[in-house]
Amino acid sequence: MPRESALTTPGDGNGRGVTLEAVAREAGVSRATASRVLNNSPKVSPEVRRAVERSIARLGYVPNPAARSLVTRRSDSVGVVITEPTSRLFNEPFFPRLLRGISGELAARQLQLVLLMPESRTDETRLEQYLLSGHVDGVVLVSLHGDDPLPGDLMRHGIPLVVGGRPASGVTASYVDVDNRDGARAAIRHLVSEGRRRIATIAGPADMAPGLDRLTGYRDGLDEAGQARDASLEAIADFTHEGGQHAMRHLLETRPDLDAVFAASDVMASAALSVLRAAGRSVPDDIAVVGYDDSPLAEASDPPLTSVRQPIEEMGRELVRLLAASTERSSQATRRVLLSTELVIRRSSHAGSAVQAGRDRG
Amino acid sequence: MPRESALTTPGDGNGRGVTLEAVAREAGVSRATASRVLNNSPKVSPEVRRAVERSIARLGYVPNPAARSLVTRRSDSVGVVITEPTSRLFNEPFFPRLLRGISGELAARQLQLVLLMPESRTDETRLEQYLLSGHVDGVVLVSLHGDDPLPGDLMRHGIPLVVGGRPASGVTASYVDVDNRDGARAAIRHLVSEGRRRIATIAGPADMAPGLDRLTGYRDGLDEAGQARDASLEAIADFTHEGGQHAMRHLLETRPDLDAVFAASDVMASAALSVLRAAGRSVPDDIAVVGYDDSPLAEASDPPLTSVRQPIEEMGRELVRLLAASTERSSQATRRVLLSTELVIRRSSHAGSAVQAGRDRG
DNA sequence: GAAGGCCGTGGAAGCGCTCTCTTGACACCG
DNA sequence: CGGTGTCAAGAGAGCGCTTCCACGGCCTTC
Repeated sequence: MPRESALTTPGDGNGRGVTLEAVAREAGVSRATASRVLNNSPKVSPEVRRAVERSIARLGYVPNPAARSLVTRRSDSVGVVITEPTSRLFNEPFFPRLLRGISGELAARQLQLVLLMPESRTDETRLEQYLLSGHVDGVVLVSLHGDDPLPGDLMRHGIPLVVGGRPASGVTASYVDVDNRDGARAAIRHLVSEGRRRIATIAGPADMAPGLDRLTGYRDGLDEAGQARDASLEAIADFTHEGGQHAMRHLLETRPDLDAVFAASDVMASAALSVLRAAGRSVPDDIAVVGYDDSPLAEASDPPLTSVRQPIEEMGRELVRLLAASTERSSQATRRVLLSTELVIRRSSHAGSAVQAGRDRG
Repeated sequence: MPRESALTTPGDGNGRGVTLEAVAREAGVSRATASRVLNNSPKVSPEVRRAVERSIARLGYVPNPAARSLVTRRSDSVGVVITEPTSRLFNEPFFPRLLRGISGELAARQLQLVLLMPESRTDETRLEQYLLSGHVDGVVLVSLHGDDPLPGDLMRHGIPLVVGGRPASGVTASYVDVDNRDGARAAIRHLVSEGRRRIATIAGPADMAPGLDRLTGYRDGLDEAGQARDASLEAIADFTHEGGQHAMRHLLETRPDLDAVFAASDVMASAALSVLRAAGRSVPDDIAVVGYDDSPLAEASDPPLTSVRQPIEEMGRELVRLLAASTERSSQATRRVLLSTELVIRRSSHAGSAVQAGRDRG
């Protein structure tokens, strides 16, 4: 058992090319034992373990992941597939926050994040090949569009899978979603409590789950308060700035008497704000406005927007937890997790006061 | 050479567990030959190649990446390290756009993207271990903070490396950056051509490269136009909304005569907008405002902000190209790429007209 | 005091692939 | 007609690791 070899650079030696064999030799044990230390098997005596650990440090040994993966049949990494259309990707901090959540939880489990953003059909074919080839131990799918064959194919091949955002009906995978319906309901409840009586909504398109759910929540809220619903108070837009402006103008024409607007996104709420200002309506005195997402826009708007904040990071973390659960104990049970939202009240809905946001971003 | 085996599910057979050995047997050739087909070596006769390809399809064979990687000593994946502080991550679509650019270019090269977002010191230690262990063939580092030891360590170990955003002096790695200085200069040139004569700036902190470069560009622009610089026209903020508001109020107090403001970010420009409105100054009639980043905020502001648009996707693509170049021909030469910006003119700086953005996002 | 059990360790197989080296078939040349 | 070059194909080693199995030493137990 050599104490200090002049031939081996201590500490930060390059490590590349140093094999477990070399470590074992240095420590005067067999490769099997060295491997046991690496995988901290309980059946290694303390002295031997220490010796091996010293050799590892001395030689700067780093295990070869390919060799390990070849025999264990695990890759210790998970694929995160983002098929989100560009618009949503770029207009809110949804994407970075989600990735941060996922990344943090994966890191805690010593798993790696392989990011996959297919942009074309060709990409999607390759993607499937990739996921099926054992490159990853599991897959996180973010908001797939309805007819995507991917989840089905993955499940058929027995690859653990979780979906972020409620998947199209027919997909039986586990998923995590934000409680859009309840978020919208809370927004309406707030407007009602502020004394608003003719609450309109700028909704998202009905073929997108969040659009639909938030509209449903809006109606729930009115029912709850005993306010009559009215189709003339509902305008459908497409989550864009222009769509929001158009919808707001339309609402002002058909229902000039409205005293509040709940928009299904901050982008649309902010668009509504500019239309209202141009029309000479004051916010929040004449009309209260509430957005959704609590994006940077909400804070930057004038007046700052009351908005529904979603626990996006938490969604990422929960996705990983769910995936890990289905990997570890190969429980086939599909699970659904619904995360609750939080209403952040700002000036756009709260007459005559300078409300602080109550929480800072980050 | 069996034509059709009843034992093997054709087409979508699970593929897991099917080895190259099995393919070779099915095709009646040796494993070596099958491998040659896989790596399309030229020294395989057309008939044999076809036979092997048929067997691959029939068995649904997918190569085992670990086995391949073990012998080739390549991983065919690159690590993308994001150490960006949360603020910038979340306030602009910088991050998704960059990743999309990187992802697209990697896909074209059949490389995988391993995303690494260390959040703590511990994470960073593990990160380094990971990168040095041969998990990745190269590394893209996004905007590292000055004293990060990572680039040095990576270079010392001979791991190909490129940096996004100008790195701290001392780091000799190749990098891609956006021409912040020129972008700011173009903004000033525009304001001058609009007839503005007392142009102020809300600059970023001097210890951040973009902050510094944009301030320098602002000064360049004034020099170019023969307008005198004046320290009382320069306010330093921290890229936040609050910072922007504060700076704008300060400028209004000390230089009530200013007729234009160039802010180093849309967030700060938007904040300036709300302060100006509260002060009863009209934009753009009294005061023109220009932002930076062309974020969604620019379009949503009222009036919409003229802003400097950066080619973020292109930056991502260029990073990958640079990395690939340094991997393929192991050229040690460090290279610097500076990408040029584009000024998107909107109403906030263009008196008496309803300018269209000229380009849509996405 | 011999038989059995336990526990730490080593030997060795083998994961699925690539690639060097060798072989065999065939054509061409002197 | 033997020698040589060319080219497709096969044999086999080996990448670095995990893990099954066997083994030897020591402590119990009757």
